[in-house]
Amino acid sequence: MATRRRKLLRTFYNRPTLKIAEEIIGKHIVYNSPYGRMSARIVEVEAYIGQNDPACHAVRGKTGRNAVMFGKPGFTYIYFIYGMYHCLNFVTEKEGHAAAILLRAAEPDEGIEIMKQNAPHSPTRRQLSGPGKFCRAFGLTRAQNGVDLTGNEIYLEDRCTGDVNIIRTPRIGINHGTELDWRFYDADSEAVSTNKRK
DNA sequence: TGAATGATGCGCT
DNA sequence: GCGCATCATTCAT
Repeated sequence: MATRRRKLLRTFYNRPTLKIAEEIIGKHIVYNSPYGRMSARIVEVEAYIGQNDPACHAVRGKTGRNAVMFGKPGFTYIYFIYGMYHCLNFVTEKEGHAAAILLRAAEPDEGIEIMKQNAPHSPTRRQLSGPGKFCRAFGLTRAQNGVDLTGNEIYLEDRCTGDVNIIRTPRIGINHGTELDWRFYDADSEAVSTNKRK
């Protein structure tokens, strides 16, 4: 059957972050890169929400790095970390409310050859199984920070692929806010970042 | 199979 | 200067 594809609009991002985080699992991310089109099915995300979240970059107010999080929803927030990796976020909530969703893992779909060129030594199945690995394989850097997700370069698509078995756990790699179950992932996916399944 | 660690640059105190 | 929303490699059990 023909797959119905619907690009997600500003109204999708202009809502409570936790609701979006839950719904975004199973959606597809599309990147029309200079080297060709890539896409992947999102299987793992984390929510970072505003001034009350001790793990959110915006907790100490607006800075040059996190400014885009304070702006309108539906834009990319990409930051550089640990001297060699980038992480991709989607800005959520209304303008002035700093919040975002971190994309942690996805399943490769279109453009797998491009991903392999960007990161030759990972098996395809786990090519995007971590936030740093995702950005490396997609070739995303701070050059793509602040891109409008309602444009044609980077956007999300709803392909109506059916129900997803979603699990909630604490977020990974942080020292504060670990009591919050703000990590969401697809229990049936082989591509989640930590491969503890049992 | 899991814990420890080095690589590496930048933003913020 | 220090710590960081990471990853791959090395070492221990």
